[in-house]
Amino acid sequence: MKNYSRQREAILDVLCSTKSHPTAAWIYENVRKQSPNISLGTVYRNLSVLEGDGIIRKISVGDVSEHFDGDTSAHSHLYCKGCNQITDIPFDTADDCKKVESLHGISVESATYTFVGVCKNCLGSKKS
Amino acid sequence: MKNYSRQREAILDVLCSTKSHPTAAWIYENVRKQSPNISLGTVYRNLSVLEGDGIIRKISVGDVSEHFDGDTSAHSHLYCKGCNQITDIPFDTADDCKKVESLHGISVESATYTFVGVCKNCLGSKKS
DNA sequence: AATAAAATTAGTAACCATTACTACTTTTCA
DNA sequence: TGAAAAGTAGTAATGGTTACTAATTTTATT
Repeated sequence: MKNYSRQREAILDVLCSTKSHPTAAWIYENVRKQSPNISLGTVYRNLSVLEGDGIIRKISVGDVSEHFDGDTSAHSHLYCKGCNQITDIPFDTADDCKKVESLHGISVESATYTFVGVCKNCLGSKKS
Repeated sequence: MKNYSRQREAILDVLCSTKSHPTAAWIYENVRKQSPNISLGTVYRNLSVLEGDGIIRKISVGDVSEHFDGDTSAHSHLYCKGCNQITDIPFDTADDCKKVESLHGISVESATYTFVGVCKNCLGSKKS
């Protein structure tokens, strides 16, 4: 484990303590509770560093902003059109990566699977 | 087939005539060759309309900008870290969608699979 | 065809997520 | 101990995208 700065640890803590796949702004607001003087730029920079180190993942769902995930284990995501929330789907991508690699003569490092639909919660509380 | 405006048709033509998964800016530049007075806002608005109609797809790869794809058939993408280009991978997602749906009690409308790695071209011309 | 309503557009301004920059502080390590 | 390296707060700048407006084009109705 690398030696991270206090701010970087705080950011990582906040991100890893939620399953909500938050944006940088949300992380910033929550890190401020313990580090009131942290700046938004620091959050962005460290998220970028942590992503580069493979400690966290960035998730792009076509939203207005990027989302982050402190869980780097192989899993997929559901982007719910009802509540606009991202939830985990325990769907592994490793086998597909290998398959695609050998089939197409490319080098695959990772894969991002995003299912778009309606989550359990929103299906249950449907209006129509 | 809906009755689309001249501009919308031009945008769709440009997008469907390439396999490069371009950005709105690229589409704008190329549509201008046949419609010099079209505005960037019109491109964005129509891409959004076309996406809503399910005629085109929006692709988010974590890039600085969104990409678009005129091919809505079930396939996946490779985002190459060498050339930063998006290429098609004929990897279908339909079965997985059904599997995930029944397994987790959710409603899945579509899926986006993005493999990240190095494309054939870049592998061939490797320096190191 | 005539005309009113609806849709679309060009052009521009505003928005806002993200990045860049700078002076300063903290950490590292010889 | 002290100099180099890394990190930070604060702020300015960037740039992709959206919103707005007056004008134009299309559609529908008579």
